[in-house]
Amino acid sequence: MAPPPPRAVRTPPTSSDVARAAGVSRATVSYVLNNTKGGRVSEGTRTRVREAARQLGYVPHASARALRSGRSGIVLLTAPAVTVGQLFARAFSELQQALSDLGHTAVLYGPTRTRGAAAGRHWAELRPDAVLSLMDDSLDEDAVAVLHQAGVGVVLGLGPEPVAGAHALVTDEEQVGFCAASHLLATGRRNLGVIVPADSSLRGFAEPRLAGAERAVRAHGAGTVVRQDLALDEEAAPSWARQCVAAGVEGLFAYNDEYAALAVRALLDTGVRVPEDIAVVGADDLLIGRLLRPRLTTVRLDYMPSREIAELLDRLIGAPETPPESHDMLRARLVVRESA
Amino acid sequence: MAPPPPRAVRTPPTSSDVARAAGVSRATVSYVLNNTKGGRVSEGTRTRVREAARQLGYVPHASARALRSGRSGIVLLTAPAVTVGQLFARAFSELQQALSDLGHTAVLYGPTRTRGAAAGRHWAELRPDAVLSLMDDSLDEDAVAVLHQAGVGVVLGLGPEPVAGAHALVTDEEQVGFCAASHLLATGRRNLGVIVPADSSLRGFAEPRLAGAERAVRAHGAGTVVRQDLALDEEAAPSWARQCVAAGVEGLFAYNDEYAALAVRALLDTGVRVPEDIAVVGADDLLIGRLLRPRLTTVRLDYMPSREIAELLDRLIGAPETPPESHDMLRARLVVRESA
DNA sequence: TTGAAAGCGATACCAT
DNA sequence: ATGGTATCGCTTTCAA
Repeated sequence: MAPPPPRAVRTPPTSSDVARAAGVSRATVSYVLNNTKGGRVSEGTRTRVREAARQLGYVPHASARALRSGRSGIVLLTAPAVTVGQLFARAFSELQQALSDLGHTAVLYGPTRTRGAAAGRHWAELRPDAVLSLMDDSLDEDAVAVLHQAGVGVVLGLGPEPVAGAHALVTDEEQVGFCAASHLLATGRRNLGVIVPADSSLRGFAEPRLAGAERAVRAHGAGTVVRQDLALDEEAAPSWARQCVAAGVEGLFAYNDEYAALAVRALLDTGVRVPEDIAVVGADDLLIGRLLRPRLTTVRLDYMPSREIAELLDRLIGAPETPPESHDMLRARLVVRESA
Repeated sequence: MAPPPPRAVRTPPTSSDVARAAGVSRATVSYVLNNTKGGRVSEGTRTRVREAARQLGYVPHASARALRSGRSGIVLLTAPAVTVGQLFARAFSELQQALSDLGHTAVLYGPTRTRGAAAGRHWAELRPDAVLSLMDDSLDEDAVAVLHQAGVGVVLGLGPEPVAGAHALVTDEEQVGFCAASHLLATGRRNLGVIVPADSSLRGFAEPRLAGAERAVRAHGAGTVVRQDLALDEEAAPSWARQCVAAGVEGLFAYNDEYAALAVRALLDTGVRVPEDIAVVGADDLLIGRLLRPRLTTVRLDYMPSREIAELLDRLIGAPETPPESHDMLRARLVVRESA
């Protein structure tokens, strides 16, 4: 039986220790362990070094490496509290994988209490090779400036609006509202309600979706849009539903399928028929939409695959001087089911 | 109008630059910027230094600091692909906040392709002050050994089982199944079905919940448990429902509310009455459970608050020699609604 | 094929 | 009240 593993060790082995154990210099250790091109080191030495490293349980010190080489190898992801969840979850681990396949270390830095320049300062301390902000409105022009000033070469903002000075992956949420409202209008609904989540951290998504619905009405030349604030909360729903009926709403676009589910539930409980009296469209094609009756008509979003995002980052890290560019990263598509 | 922010700068300002600009030494800069106790520096100098730092857009270099001081200030969170989502989401950002309030930098390192010692090596490269693995079975005894060997003083595993050598926050999921099944048995159901998600990454949660149900049956002295594998997928549900009826199931524990929702839906569509013919209990008290009709009876979990976890980590970081201890971190509570 | 040595940026002890 | 300086662990010329 092996002895119990040591508790934390006072002085972890360094490359010098490995060098000593293998009877070579630190330089050689570095060459071997990093597989430096050129095959400058003999096969025998290589094995001796590797064996010594294994024996000692040597793990290179990322900070030291970063300090010396000038590259941390880190891609910093930032996200606001709200984002973490649902679609984001999957996207994050895919991204992580994809970046790791390209030799980068993805690290998620959650919501900071600070924003703008102050947040930028926090991020910059790690000297990442790139910063990718995911729907994080903490990233503004000042933050970008701070990052650049601190030598961070690549800043990519993924969100509804490009940020000055940074590359952008634009999520044009406005399409979603446009798509949903167009469908409602096309099926004869005029008086439209649009649910806007009370949760203010969702505003960045909600406002554009609302704006898209308004654009659809303008484009259609007839109809109205009434904004309806609603909390994702069973208590708030019944009174909302009554008010909705009173307002004479004929078609409802509910921000996403979760809000749509809550809304439909409340509407049904009030005696309204869906879709006969009020047609409802959700968004994001969540599972819940297929479980409810009537099944939710929804707007599905196709995102740019994580691998492509990772490749874009990789390319930019390789050419940090590239002037900021914008790419569209999503496309909305209506999925008609039963609720509208 | 200000000039456009510079694109990435070749040589970011260092503390030497600040020192030069302020006409002091690097040592003084360090004292001022870190608010080193003792008030050893005059007020005038302090302001000059701070002003210079601001002007230059100076941001300290975390790697350099870590290298010199021996503390990275980083608490590394690790999580498997699946975890990221739902409850975890909130927990993560709360933890991040709580740790940040205590002066640590929380960083999430997503799922690695590797596990065990290899994963440990990856984590150890950053020389975090602590590693907190969240439901991540990549953390095993070997990984802990690697981390210790590399000088990482604190390793805390949050999950169903303690890991040898590491501190543990035990999530006893077994309680959930026990609690659910006990309720079903108490209401006269004998022939119990337990849904186990087909998604293998959920196994770590699912198996204990199943085991808990089995224990309840043994404790009750009567009844049977039939394991039912089900994918979270509308297609798979109908045939499952028929088979469930054929098996004569009277009470169903459905892993969580999402699976319960899917199951109830399929059962109702098959003509089964819930709860009259089959009683259903979910878990996790998700929103969807309150939206469905009948409303789902569920098992709610109370987790240890993020702040307490953060405080525990903080304490351990301050006293890395503390021998590994285990804490229970959740308590299950039945919430009776309409489905059982 | 290998080694010596110069830093990367910041901290903290020891002088002054 | 401030400055000089050794040092953290590693990479990378330049010599040998």
